[in-house]
Amino acid sequence: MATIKDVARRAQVSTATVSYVLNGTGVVSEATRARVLAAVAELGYQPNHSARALRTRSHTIGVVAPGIAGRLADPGTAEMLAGLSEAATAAGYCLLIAAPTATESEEELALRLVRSGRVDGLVIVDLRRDDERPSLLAEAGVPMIAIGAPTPGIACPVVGFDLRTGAEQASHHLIRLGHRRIALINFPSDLSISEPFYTGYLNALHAAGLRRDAALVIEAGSSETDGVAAMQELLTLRHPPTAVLAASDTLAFGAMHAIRDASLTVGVHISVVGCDDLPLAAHTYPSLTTLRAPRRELGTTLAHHLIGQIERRNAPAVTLLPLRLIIRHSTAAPFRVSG
Amino acid sequence: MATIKDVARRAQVSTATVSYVLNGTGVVSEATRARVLAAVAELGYQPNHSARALRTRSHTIGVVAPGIAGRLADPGTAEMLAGLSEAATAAGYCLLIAAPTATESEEELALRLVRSGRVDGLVIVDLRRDDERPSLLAEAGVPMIAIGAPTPGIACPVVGFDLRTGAEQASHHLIRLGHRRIALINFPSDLSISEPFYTGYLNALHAAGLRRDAALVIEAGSSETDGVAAMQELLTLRHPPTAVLAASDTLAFGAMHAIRDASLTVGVHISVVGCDDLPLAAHTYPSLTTLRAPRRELGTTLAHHLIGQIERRNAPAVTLLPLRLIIRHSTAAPFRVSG
DNA sequence: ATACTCCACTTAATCGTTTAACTGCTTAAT
DNA sequence: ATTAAGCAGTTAAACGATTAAGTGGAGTAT
Repeated sequence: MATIKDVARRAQVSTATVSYVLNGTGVVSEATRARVLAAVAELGYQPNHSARALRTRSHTIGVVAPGIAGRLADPGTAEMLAGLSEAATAAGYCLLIAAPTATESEEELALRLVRSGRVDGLVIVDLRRDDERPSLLAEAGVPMIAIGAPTPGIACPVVGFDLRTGAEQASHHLIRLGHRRIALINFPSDLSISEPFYTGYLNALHAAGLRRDAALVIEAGSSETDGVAAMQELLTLRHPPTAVLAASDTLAFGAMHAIRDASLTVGVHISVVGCDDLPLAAHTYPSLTTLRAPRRELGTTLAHHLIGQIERRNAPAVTLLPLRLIIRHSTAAPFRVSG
Repeated sequence: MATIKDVARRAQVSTATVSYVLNGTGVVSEATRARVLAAVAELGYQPNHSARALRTRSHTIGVVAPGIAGRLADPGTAEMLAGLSEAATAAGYCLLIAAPTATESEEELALRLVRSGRVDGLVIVDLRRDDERPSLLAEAGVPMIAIGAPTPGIACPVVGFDLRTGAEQASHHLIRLGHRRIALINFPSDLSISEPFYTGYLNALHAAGLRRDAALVIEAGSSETDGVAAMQELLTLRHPPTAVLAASDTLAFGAMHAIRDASLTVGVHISVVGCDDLPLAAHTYPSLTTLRAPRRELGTTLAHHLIGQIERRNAPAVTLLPLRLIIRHSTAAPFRVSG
């Protein structure tokens, strides 16, 4: 592989001049610049990344997700990664994906990436309510940005969706259809995003003068199976809900499944609303009313904010991207046995 | 950040000794080793990755997918990446994800990553029938491995699924149910994987003494919309098929959608088989009979083969992972109008 | 004529590792 | 007694860039 020395020799200049030409730093005459660029082209020269990184920055963004093995497989995460990768590459950065293993926890891994200078910044996936990652990484002085909701006590720039407004909108949609007993299948409360979603749901109930029923609020996991279990629990109630708001499409799919298994019909006996708008939401039967989350935009926003922090050391504010309610066939007016 | 010099000073040895201890190369007394390790722990020292990579290897695997932005969002790809990332990390490697941009094609990007020493090896996603990437990269002398099917004329180690046997099995399942007019919605023929899938389908027809009908074989894209279009085309035939084999679950979902839109019932009027077994295949209505592809295992196999190539310079053979037919409710005996 | 400023470069130090080659010292073999 | 081998280190030269400081010559102001 050609090095900067080979280029310098061929262009009859010093390596410094080559570097100045390539980086646009320093003053170089037009003739010399042309000779250098010709030599670069002829040799197919590419600056060695390690050597450059040793003097400057790694130009790499790290992504370490909690059990990324699982999260990576999540279609939402994938879409976000696509946006992140796209925006990062456009800005001259690469994405480094590392998975925690049996011998190295997520936190250790993140710290190792930072300490070894492998990454210039980190994306914290799924910020938790009392997450130790931001403070751990802050000690190392590395730029970072979290995905989730702003959380009291955690000083870390955050990008996420406006779940509060979204949940409010979705709940309002159900209320307007005539529902009075609306259940919430939420993420576990240790995730930062569970709180705003709950708040939005409550706000809508209050605005409509409805009383909150604790039995109708379920804290679930994030898999489809968790959605099934949550819905089954709701169906055993003496007064089951006539509508369900789920914090993700995946949970909603689980709920739909459980409803069908109980010989009830989604969109007739029980309305269901999800959140994400996964490609499949439009193609389940019935199709799912859901809050569309701009996951790709989430990725690009993360990249821009993080790179801004790395290069200009400016701390970005909290950014919440808006959700949009997509009304399909899983929601309808409540079912009445007679009349 | 602590460097090897800081550690050496604290342990009262030379930097060489520190390096020998940390890498397990060279002979060091037990006492000295202990002092060095203590110093490492006290300083929280992590070797600088760029400096190390400058002398040795980058310990990084690159993934550049064709329009990875799109592919990354594919649930199958995501699952594969999870496996890849897991196995790579366990072997001390990281995953670098880069996306081609408007100004830099996939091939240019891959070559840049290699020439700049940023990656030790590359995963070629979705090998095409006359793919130029392997020969381009072979010139650069970089280890690589492709995802897809072995293809004549392309000298590149490959890991993929045994689509021929899989398609054969799936077709056989439909034939055994009594179907005689079985359609194939295949990937575009420029993908390496389309050929074995087609071959498997043909083999099964031949084995059952059925004649192949060219009108029943459709070359589609890979999105759900492509599946819809393909199925609509099949439904306009004078003798539409009674069963459809799709090369992916996503195509199958599209086909199911088109069938429903034509007021027919999947699993009654027309049987559908997919390939992948995405999480949602079990939860569509009706649930989808499909070939389960071990995508996570695909990722780990890729990692092992590629790292073997990087570290031991041994060229792995072609590896095909077996598919397993999961029978659900989208397939049944052909519908008979009378009797 | 002298001093100063530009210009367009070059020189050489530096980043933090790895590793071949060397250095004393002790012990074993001839 | 001499040579050889082994041990446990150290020294210093890479690896391939970046960049502060230096250089020599032309042009300009005093």
